[in-house]
Amino acid sequence: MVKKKREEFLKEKEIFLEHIQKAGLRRTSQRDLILEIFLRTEDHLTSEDLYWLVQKKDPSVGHTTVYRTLKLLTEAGLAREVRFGDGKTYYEHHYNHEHHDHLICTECGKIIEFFSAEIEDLQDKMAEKYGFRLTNHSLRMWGVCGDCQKRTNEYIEAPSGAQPRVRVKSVVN
Amino acid sequence: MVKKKREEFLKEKEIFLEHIQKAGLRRTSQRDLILEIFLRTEDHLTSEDLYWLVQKKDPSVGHTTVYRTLKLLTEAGLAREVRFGDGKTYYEHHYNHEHHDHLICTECGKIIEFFSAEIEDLQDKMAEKYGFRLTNHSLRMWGVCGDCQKRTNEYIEAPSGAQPRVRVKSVVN
DNA sequence: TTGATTGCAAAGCATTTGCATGCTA
DNA sequence: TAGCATGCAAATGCTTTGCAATCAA
Repeated sequence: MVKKKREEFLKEKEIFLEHIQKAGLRRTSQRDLILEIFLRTEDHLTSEDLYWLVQKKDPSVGHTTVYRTLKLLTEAGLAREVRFGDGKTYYEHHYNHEHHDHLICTECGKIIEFFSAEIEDLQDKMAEKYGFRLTNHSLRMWGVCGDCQKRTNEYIEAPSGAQPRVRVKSVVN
Repeated sequence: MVKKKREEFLKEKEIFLEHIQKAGLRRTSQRDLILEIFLRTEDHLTSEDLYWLVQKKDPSVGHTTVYRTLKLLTEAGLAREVRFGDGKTYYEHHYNHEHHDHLICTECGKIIEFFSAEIEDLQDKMAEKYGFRLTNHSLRMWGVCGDCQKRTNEYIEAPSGAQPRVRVKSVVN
């Protein structure tokens, strides 16, 4: 992951403060901290994940606040909710991030983000065909990644101690 | 919805019985009833929906059995799980039904099934590009359907008493 | 000062599980 | 008869809500 540029970081903070102000909400140390940590962490995070990261800096912050702040970040356009099939809601960075879809390895939980302008085009055409004005869409593909295919073929076990980030139970979750 | 042909109906029952037999399970009156009602009901059903339909015929059948039987139907390839963003799991007929994707109206809950060979193609290419062997994929698009757009433009309320089948809260659910 | 925010505990909600009883094969 | 199936209640897991205390503006 590329280190986030300082300007982008500041820009995102600004967006958050603006959103808070516009909505008549209040800036608090908890929100600052949660935003800060979210911005510094690339990768897909659950509320739980973020909660533990926040705990390290300030053990007084509660679960609820993290949940609520993630909703706020989503409303502000800084975060986006995604689900990969393990029943949890993940949050990814949204600001200045191209729209993309996800490939999920059901063996090791690896997530690959991809983008296809052709697919997007066809989706828009499809929506048009049925008279829909689209607001959102989600394309997820589950399968076995190259590494895991290799492992299976060679009758070798998963890397010792490997804990899949995402344990896919149901592919529709 | 076209009325299901008798042969198809019988074929699906046969598949279920076969699945049960192969898995060393047992045929019961509850499973028969649930299968029967599921097969006779087109549309997307939640476990809860199916439960109430079953109740009308046999009030002694419990929630749990419906849940478990739907899982069974899914394993047998007769049903497929889908989620539309209201936090519930819906089941649709899967046997002899072309793979398809979903357009969901976030205003009235209308679900449109569509299929695009081009999109499927591009998906496969994308998976190949990243070395994935695909097992499953899910494309959902949310938006406002033609009827609801019209209603909004005309400042007219939703049809009185209209209860959306699907009340979309979060688009990722 | 006022009303938004916080953290806790409790509630919600869909789904799953433990277990004693009932029933197929 | 063996052991799968059932239905109830309880548990689960994630998320949301009620509420009294706290704190930003």
